[in-house]
Amino acid sequence: MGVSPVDPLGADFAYVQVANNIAVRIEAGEITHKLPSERSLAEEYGVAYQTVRHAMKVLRERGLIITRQGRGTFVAPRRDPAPG
Amino acid sequence: MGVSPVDPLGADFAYVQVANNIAVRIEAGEITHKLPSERSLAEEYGVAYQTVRHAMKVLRERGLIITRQGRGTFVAPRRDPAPG
DNA sequence: GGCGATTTGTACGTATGTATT
DNA sequence: CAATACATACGTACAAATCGC
Repeated sequence: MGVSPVDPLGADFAYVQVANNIAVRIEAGEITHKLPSERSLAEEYGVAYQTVRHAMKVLRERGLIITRQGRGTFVAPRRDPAPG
Repeated sequence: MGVSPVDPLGADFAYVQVANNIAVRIEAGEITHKLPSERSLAEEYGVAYQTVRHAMKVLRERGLIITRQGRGTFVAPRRDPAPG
């Protein structure tokens, strides 16, 4: 498996497609710790760097990832949703 | 070939004339993938931007084109009409 | 501490569609 | 029909932070 390149004719915006795909990869356990760099993700998905930035912003706001300048982007530690 | 400029005295509204002409250009194979931008089409046809917008709306509702913000307008992939 | 490589952060210009006045 | 503001997208360049040597 890998990325599903962004579909220019898709219903969602490119940055939404990227965000959703990365979210799936995280929730599927395909990405467990460190994400690829934003620029390599841009190449993978065939979109511009700024589009990946936008997608990352969405995922940050979802609490799914944590970004640190100079270090990289990491999967956020999950809180147990329903411990009972 | 190219555009047939809109006739202000024509029987149809300007946006209908534009829509029909673009439809012909698509069905004739003159436009196969990406359409010119709405702004340049407005210049080509000598009409206002909003008139082209209106024409595009008609073509979208006909299922002839697909429009994506920030990317452009594309000829819709044709569904096979009668597969059996 | 310096230096280079890597990575995120910021800024700018251009193109395009969307929406409003 | 004209003008304006806005959102998305691409491309480029440079700055800032981090890490390994």
